Amino acid sequence: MREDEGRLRFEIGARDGAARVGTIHTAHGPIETPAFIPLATKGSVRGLDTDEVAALGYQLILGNTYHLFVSPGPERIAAAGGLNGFMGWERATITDSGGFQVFSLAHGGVANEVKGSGRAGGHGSIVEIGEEGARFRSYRDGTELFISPEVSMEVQAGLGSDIALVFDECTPFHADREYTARSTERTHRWLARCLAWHGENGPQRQAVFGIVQGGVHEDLRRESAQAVSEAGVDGLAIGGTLGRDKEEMRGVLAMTAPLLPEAAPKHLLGIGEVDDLLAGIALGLDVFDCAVPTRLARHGVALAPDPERRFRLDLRKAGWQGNRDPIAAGCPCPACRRHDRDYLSYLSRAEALTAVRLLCLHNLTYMHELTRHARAAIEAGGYRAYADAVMAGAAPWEAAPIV
RNA sequence: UCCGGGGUAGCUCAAUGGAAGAGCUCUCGACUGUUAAUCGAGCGGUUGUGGGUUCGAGUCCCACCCCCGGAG
Repeated sequence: MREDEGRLRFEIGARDGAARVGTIHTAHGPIETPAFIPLATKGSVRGLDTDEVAALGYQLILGNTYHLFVSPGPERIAAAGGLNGFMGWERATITDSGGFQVFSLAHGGVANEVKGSGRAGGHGSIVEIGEEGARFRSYRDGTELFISPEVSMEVQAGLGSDIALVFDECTPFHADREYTARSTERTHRWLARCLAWHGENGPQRQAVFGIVQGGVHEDLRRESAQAVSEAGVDGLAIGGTLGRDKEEMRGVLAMTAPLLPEAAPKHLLGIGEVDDLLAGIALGLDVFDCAVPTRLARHGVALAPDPERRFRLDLRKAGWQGNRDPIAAGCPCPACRRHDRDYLSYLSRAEALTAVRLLCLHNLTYMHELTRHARAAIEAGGYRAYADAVMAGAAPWEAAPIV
C-alpha cells in the first residue's frame, strides 16, 4: 500500500469466511462494499439521469478514459469541473484507463474473442501496441490517437475521478502463454510509469488501482499479483480475459483472489452476472463493474431469480402475453411495482424508450439489492447460505431479509 | 361502362425471358473493465385464376377475378 494514506481509506467491517463488508472512503463520499458498479462509459449511465442512479443507491460509477478522450475530450470535462461537474454526479467516480479498449476495439468484445478463432468481429481500430503505448484510430473521424500510460493518467487527472485505473493490456483469451507473459510484464512497466506520472502530476485526492494480469496461468497471476502489490497502489483490480467459460473463470479467480493483499480494496474488472458476483464476493472481492445488466436491459432482458435461465427473463421472446406477474415479486423497482410482464414485453418489443428505462432501473435495482443483501448476510454470518439460496432461485431480498 | 396503374413471403416492395429476393413482423440464439436501445440465425412462396407462346414465363399474349386512381 502507498505510504501517503488519506486520499483513499478502505475500512473492513464484518467478515464471513473470505467474504467481507467494507467501506471505501473517497472525497465524494463512501462506497459500501461489496458493490456493483454501473458503467457510465461515455459520461452517463445509458438511459438514466444521475439523480436516478443515486436514488437507486449507487455510490460509484465508472467512466472510460478512451471514450471520453475521443469525445468530448479531457479539457472540456476539466473545464466543467471534472467528470462530477460535467455529469452532474456528486458521488464517487472511477475511470477505466483505456487499456481494455486496446482489446475490445481489436476483437469486438469478450464473447467474440473467446468464441472466435482469431480476429473475428474486430473493429480494426487498433493500429499497434508497443512498449510506449497503443495507437488507435478514432472510430469517429479516423484520426489516429495514441494512449500511453502517461496519456491515460493525464486524461484521468483531467476527468478528476476518485479512482484511476492504470493503463494495461487486457490479454486476449487466444493469446499464448508466451505472449501473455510478455504482455503482463509490459503491463507492469506501464504500471510503474502510471504511478510515476501520477506521483508528480496527479490530483492529490485521486487514488490509483493497479491491475493484475497473467491470463489463465497461475504462475503469471502470482507474479502479477506480487508485482502490483509491491508497486504502491491504493487498490488492486483483476483484469484480463479469465478463460473460456465460467468454470475456467472461477478457477482463475479462486487462485488469484487469495494472492491479493488482504487490506486492499479488490476490484474485479468487467464481471458481472448474478452468479459471478456471488462467487466473487465469496472470494473476498469487493467491487464489480459490468456492462451486462444495463446492456441486457436495453436488449429487453430483465434480471430475475431464475438460475435455470441464467437469471435472465427475456421479455422480447414469445409467451408473455397476458402474463400479469411482475418481473420479480417483491422487487422494489418501478417496473416491478407498477407493471406486469405483459406490458413490459409489449413495450420492449415496441422499442419504446420507456421499456429501456424501466428495465435499466430494474436491472440496476436487482444488482444493488444483490449486494445490499449480501452485505447483510455477511454481517449476519450467513453469506454461504445466502449465496446458496440465490443460486437455488431465491430473490436477494428473500434470501437474506433485512429487518 | 371506359381509360390508366397494380395484384410476388403475414406486411411494404424488388427481380434485361434464364436458379424467386430484401426490409419489417414472427421464432430462436448471443451479449461480462459498453464503437452494442445491438448483433446473428431461422421460419415463411402453386408469383390473383385459367389458358397460350417458348427449350425456359413473376416477366410476353388472351380471358376472367380483385384493388387503386381518373373519366362518364
